[in-house]
Amino acid sequence: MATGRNHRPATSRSRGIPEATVARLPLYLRALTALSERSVPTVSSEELAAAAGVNSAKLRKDFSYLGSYGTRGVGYDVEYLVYQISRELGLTQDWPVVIVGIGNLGAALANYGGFASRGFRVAALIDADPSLAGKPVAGIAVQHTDELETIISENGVSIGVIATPAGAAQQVCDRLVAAGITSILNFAPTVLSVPEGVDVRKVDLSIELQILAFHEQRKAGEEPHGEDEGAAHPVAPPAATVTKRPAKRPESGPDGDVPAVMPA
Amino acid sequence: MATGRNHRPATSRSRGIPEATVARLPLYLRALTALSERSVPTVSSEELAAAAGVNSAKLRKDFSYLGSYGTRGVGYDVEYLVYQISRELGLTQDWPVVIVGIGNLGAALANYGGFASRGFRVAALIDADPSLAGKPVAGIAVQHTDELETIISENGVSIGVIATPAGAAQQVCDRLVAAGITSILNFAPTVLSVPEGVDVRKVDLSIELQILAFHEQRKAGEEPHGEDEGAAHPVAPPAATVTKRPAKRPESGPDGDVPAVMPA
DNA sequence: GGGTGTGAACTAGTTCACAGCT
DNA sequence: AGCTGTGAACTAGTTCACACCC
Repeated sequence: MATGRNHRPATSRSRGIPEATVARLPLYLRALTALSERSVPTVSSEELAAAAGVNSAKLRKDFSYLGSYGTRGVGYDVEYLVYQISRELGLTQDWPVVIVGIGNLGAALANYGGFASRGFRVAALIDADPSLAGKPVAGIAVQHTDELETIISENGVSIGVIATPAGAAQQVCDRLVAAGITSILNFAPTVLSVPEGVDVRKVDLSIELQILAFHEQRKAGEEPHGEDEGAAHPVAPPAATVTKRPAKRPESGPDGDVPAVMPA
Repeated sequence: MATGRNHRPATSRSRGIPEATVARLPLYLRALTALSERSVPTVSSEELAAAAGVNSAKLRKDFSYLGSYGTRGVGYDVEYLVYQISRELGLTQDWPVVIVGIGNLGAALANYGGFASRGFRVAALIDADPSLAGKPVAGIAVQHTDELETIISENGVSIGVIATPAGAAQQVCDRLVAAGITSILNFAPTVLSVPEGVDVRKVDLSIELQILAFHEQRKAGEEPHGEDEGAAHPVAPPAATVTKRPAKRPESGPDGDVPAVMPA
């Protein structure tokens, strides 16, 4: 998951959309866009909620923070809502974006269609490898890191995407920030430190997988799906690793100490 | 952002780690692994929290759900904590994973180092394009979708990654589930519907960018950074789109109705 | 009838602050 | 003295349930 920072740091102001709601607006927008393409004129909260994968009470509450855009007894006007949510998210304007680090992931991002269709325009691709410079990726010539500051100021870019290896990320981040970037989407597996006023959101591919593994682990033993072969060989604890652990929790077994698997 | 589903649907059970805590464990693990590589023997909650980008009270509370693994007056033993968190996340076992959809993103995922180092093994790459079949990506030959069921059952795979276009995702999902997969990481921009007992987490690249745009939008006007040229041309509302909007909120202006930009 | 909008009740998550161990 | 572990206080987010309007 990604995390925002720095927003109304605990003030109890009235007008200001909850962060959780903001995070769902793109979801609603996607569902609404699909309906719009099928020329559906109106939706009920129930239908739209199903399409967006949330429950309807939450959806109605979310929309209530934006204003009263529905019609009682009828539902929501699809086109109107698309426009209102787009405006709220700031997608009625054009956002130039730079992607730094054109490896596999950077290239995938450059090719990703979901950006352009939502007002994000890839203004430049930047990489430190001189042999990449000039090579086109997704129809855009890659530029060298030396140009970073120029590119950003000349194009008025305020959003940067970091897809470099972890080791380079903080340095790239510092340069982006110094050049005037105020929002960063970070794919590198590092915690970036940024000055006040700069937003960072992170996407870590392996974190999501680890969360799945956590839940997957507790399923073992409950519903042995198909052949449970291969699904659960608890590997012996890495003996080399556990060398110096302090003698804690003396009342528990020496190794197992399985944390209450909650047997249904 | 990604969302889990289906976990202890509101029961007030005592032992069971909060979802928010689970989502942070991989973060702690990453920070701890870095310390471990530098042979740091112990950390305080303060230091580790800084490295993971959270505050120390939260970290201590999180760890308290796992057990009492620290030493008062001293801190936490790095190696021991690495082991405990790994075990809790289920990373002491090996998780075979299949990736379906070997486009740019699928290829990037196949090449991503962060999986292998955490117990995830890419067991197979699967794509519907017959011309890809046999081609190696990240050292693994791509296999055709026809083989999907066989691959999964023969390798005892329980985690699947979907990186197909949106249109194909639900169909792929259904086949994965039918074949015995119980955890899915979905990169396709669609809401997947799955039966009870199957976990889905989603990563939508454009959602994160939209959330950044939302916050970026409210910065405009406060701190006009550098030349604010290009950063804020509010585009005229798409007139064609707004045709049939019901006459709502009669007391507000016809078009603007800017939602309280909160001028500091 | 049907479906929105929203206070009120509840649940989850965070932060505080300090007792208690080393 | 220093730092963990954790109740208690607080804040954010979700769900309920129903008044209200079309």
